[in-house]
Amino acid sequence: MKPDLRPPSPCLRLTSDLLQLAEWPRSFYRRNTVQVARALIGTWIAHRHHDIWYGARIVETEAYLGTADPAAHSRGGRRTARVAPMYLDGGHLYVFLVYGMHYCANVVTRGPGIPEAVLLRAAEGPPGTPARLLSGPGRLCAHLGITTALSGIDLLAGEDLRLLRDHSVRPALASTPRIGVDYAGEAKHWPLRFFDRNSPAVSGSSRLSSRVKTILNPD
DNA sequence: GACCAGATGTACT
DNA sequence: GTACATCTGGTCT
Repeated sequence: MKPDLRPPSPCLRLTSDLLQLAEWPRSFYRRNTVQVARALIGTWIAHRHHDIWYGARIVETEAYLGTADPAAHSRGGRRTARVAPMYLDGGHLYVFLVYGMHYCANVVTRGPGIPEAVLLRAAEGPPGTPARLLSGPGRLCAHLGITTALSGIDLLAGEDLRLLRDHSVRPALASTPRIGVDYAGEAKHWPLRFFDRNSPAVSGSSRLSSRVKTILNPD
């Protein structure tokens, strides 16, 4: 049974100037998943609720590389009702419930039948938003009002969820292994987590840890 | 920083 | 039926 949509936090209401930003085209999402995960840092995620737009700037992502990635829900070609949205065309949304309590939002990449995706781990709200409000995938969904009711929607179909490109800020891109995938054997070491080193919203203290590799030439 | 409880859908036997 | 999960918040050291 699908849960109801939940209202976003009022402090995430977007100003009209941000809503002028252009959406990413389909071709953006169909690219290599690592490229998309990196390029989504700095992108705004916008959610319309009762005709009002709320949103935040993405500052942390993780790439999940499909059937050959032991950390991905689609590992080994798994194709259950829950993960079905991962098999859609790039530019769709995949949302799942984890630990019985928390929702996690992913952006589907590549083409139809190739189940890869980018997990949205953290974001920064508009100016004045508490720094840690969206720090973590569960918090991000909770405060943006994202539930599995939105799993499978097309971000480019003019629906209530959109991703808006913003070139006004240049992120200080860095990478580490992914969080919470200790079960994934060798893949738990793959450096597929990306974040803006300058953002206070990035989860934990890992932002400054020695495991962090700064990416000098983003994209 | 480490450890732990919490709540329940999902995958698999 | 049963074990586990792309997490979070609280407590203790």
